[in-house]
Amino acid sequence: MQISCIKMEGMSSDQSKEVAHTYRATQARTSIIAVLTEGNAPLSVGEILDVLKKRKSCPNKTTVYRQLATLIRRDMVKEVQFTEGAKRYEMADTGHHHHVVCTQCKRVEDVTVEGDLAAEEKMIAKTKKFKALRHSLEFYGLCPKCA
Amino acid sequence: MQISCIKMEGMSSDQSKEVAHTYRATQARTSIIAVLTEGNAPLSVGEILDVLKKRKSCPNKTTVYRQLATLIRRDMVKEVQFTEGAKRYEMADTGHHHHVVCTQCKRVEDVTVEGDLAAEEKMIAKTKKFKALRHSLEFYGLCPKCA
DNA sequence: TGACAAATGCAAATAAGTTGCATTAAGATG
DNA sequence: CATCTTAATGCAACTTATTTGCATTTGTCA
Repeated sequence: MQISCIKMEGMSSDQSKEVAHTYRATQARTSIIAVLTEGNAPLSVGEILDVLKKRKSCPNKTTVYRQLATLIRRDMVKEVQFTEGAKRYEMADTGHHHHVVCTQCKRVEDVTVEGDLAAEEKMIAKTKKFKALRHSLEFYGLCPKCA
Repeated sequence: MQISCIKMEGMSSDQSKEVAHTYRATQARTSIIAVLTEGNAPLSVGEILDVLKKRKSCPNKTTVYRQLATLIRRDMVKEVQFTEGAKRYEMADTGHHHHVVCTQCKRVEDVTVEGDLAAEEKMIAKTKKFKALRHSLEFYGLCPKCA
């Protein structure tokens, strides 16, 4: 699998106060991006660590948390959370989609949805004076294995 | 404010293995339901405790967690979680609605949405062989105060 | 009123995520 | 290639959210 854009340079426009900063293509960053890119589902830090433990080198959990924070700041990764304990992370460039969550085995998969939720966002902005920037939609139920 | 159905008897159909069980109208349950019924937004355990501390008697946090678990099992309360740390709880009988979450001050409010998400659920069931039972939709953005 | 089980409180245990600090190692430079 | 600078890492300790065990209290119902 090809991983692009591991090295990240410069600073994004919204980091106004930050000093210019050079990001490095480290082992940890590379492997975390690899794991997130492989699956078609968002992973928890625990799951990321489990996968990496089976490979050559596994970073410390602190490193994983910090890398994810950096990748989120750089808009390369998105954070999602369902009604389980842990947060989940997925690559940001996988296109807009939503999730189905199995309430039994906790497995998560991506889905795309037809409805025009962008229109809803505009309506909310009007009626609630709430400036909706993004949305998240999850379907909970039973996956084929647990049904 | 009137609180109905504080005493809960019998067992719901899906509690197959459980022995019949009588629920009691205790101070803790009464006050937790009162707090959840008052607002139009889901509350975290911390927020529930904060409100109750200002009143006559405040239950222990363990009790709050346990009462919420019981109320959820009885389908009287729903649990939701956004990308903050703590889970939030709201009365189940407030009609189907969704949430707007302020990414700045973390405030949460209810909204109702037009789109036909039930239709989406059926489609998912077909294409993903995933039996979607319920869904949750959140809009993230800035509330009037933070915008 | 008295018995019995539901409900509670407290303290200790988990689990998820964070922070401080000393150390390591990308990557730029000579 | 050796060296320097600082981003990135690892470790241990910490915070916050939630759970569990156990002894005690308290609704309910006979």
